[in-house]
Amino acid sequence: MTPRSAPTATPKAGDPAPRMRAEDRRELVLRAATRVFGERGYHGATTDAIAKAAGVSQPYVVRMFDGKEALFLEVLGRALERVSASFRQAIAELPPGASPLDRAHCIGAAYGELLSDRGLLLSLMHAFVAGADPEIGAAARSGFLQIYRLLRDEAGLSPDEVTGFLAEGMLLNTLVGLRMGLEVDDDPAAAELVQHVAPTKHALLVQLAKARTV
Amino acid sequence: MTPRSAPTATPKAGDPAPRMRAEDRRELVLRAATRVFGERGYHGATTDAIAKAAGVSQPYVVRMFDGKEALFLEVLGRALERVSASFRQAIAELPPGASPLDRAHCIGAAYGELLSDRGLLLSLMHAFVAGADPEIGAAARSGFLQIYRLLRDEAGLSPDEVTGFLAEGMLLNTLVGLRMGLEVDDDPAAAELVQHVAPTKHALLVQLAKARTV
DNA sequence: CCAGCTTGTAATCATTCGATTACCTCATAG
DNA sequence: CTATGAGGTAATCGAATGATTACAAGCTGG
Repeated sequence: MTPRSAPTATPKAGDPAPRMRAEDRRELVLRAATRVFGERGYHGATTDAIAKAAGVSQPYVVRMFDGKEALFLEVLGRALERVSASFRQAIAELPPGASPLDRAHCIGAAYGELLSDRGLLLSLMHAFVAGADPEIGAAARSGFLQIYRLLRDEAGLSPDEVTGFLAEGMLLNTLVGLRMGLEVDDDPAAAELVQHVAPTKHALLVQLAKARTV
Repeated sequence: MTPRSAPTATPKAGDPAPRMRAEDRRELVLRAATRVFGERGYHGATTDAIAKAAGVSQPYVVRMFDGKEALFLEVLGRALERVSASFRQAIAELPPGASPLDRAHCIGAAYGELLSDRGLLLSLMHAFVAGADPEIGAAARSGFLQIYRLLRDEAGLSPDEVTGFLAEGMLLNTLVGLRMGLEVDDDPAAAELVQHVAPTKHALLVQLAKARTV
């Protein structure tokens, strides 16, 4: 019955407090929020669930980010930032004479890596269907267009190539959101679908689908 | 200035009651629910908003469908049904010797028509990112796979053709969800994007984006 | 040591929302 | 007429949730 310790991992409930610099704590909460928003969407996620996932109290989450909406906007901004950075890095590492198709393929690989950051792409998807919300919708549109321009101008893809790329990405995101990986063992059509959308990411999609967030 | 009638449209508030057969009322509520769920998602939509949109009282909505979740599942089922029916009709009307690309194009046109049913495709999208929910997720996965099989088996498309078709559809849905039509007047990139994703639906996307639900 | 800022929590509040209950009011059959 | 059942609402409830307030416990420089 050792009532002490367990300081590193899964944060204990109610207990006093592990101390930390505000900036680090902020990062921790943002990561937790990304996961929870990704799982349940903006309205479905509660500040309490986020707080529990981050191992802090609910009021702290609310005060630290000045409310739930501001927190979501911060999560959205971070997610867009990470996608942009990932694309830019892939572009910088492209071989000099790569064809548009090669370029799209390499950037797509970079996008695939983002899948492992649970919640990131799903938080984006939730923002993308929230266009009716004044604040979130505006931020989401702006972010989406920023990605579009990046692909067109910095990656040098034609508008048709960009839309083709984005379309594939949206389908991939949808499969993740659906947890389609849960069906691949039972339904041959699901296995075939996943195989054709993400040939190299089959296992990851299954793993993500089966993961539980807190 | 005929002050009478207008029985079909905007229902009055609080007032006694327009009478109707339960089955018709059910249809009315389902349509309203489709719009509201499409606008705000499952968690964001309230039974009260749906009731107001349908011109009935909130308890009636809840009792008629045995709760909000059952109502959403019904909306989801109807939406999938309509998509399937629309695709099947397009397939039936195909010229005999149509190439896979032609077939996909015709079915895509049918899909485009569904855009005018405000909320239908958006309710689907919201279901597609709700895979973490036990009930909704299962229904959404099943529905998505049903569409996949329809396109593969009844439309005779190859798995790659199907995924290409679905990818385009998901991007189109995302643009609708984003209300990207709001930006086409201010941002050339938005105009270009919409133009390349839905050349023939440009005006409709703008109109949908500016529409207000209730 | 202790003043003061930072990091955090417990307690609690006001709203909102889905659900329940009890009731009202038309239609129509006998 | 009136009994009966279907269509529909007003009133209200309990739980959940985002926010606020007040307070506790560490660090750190003088």
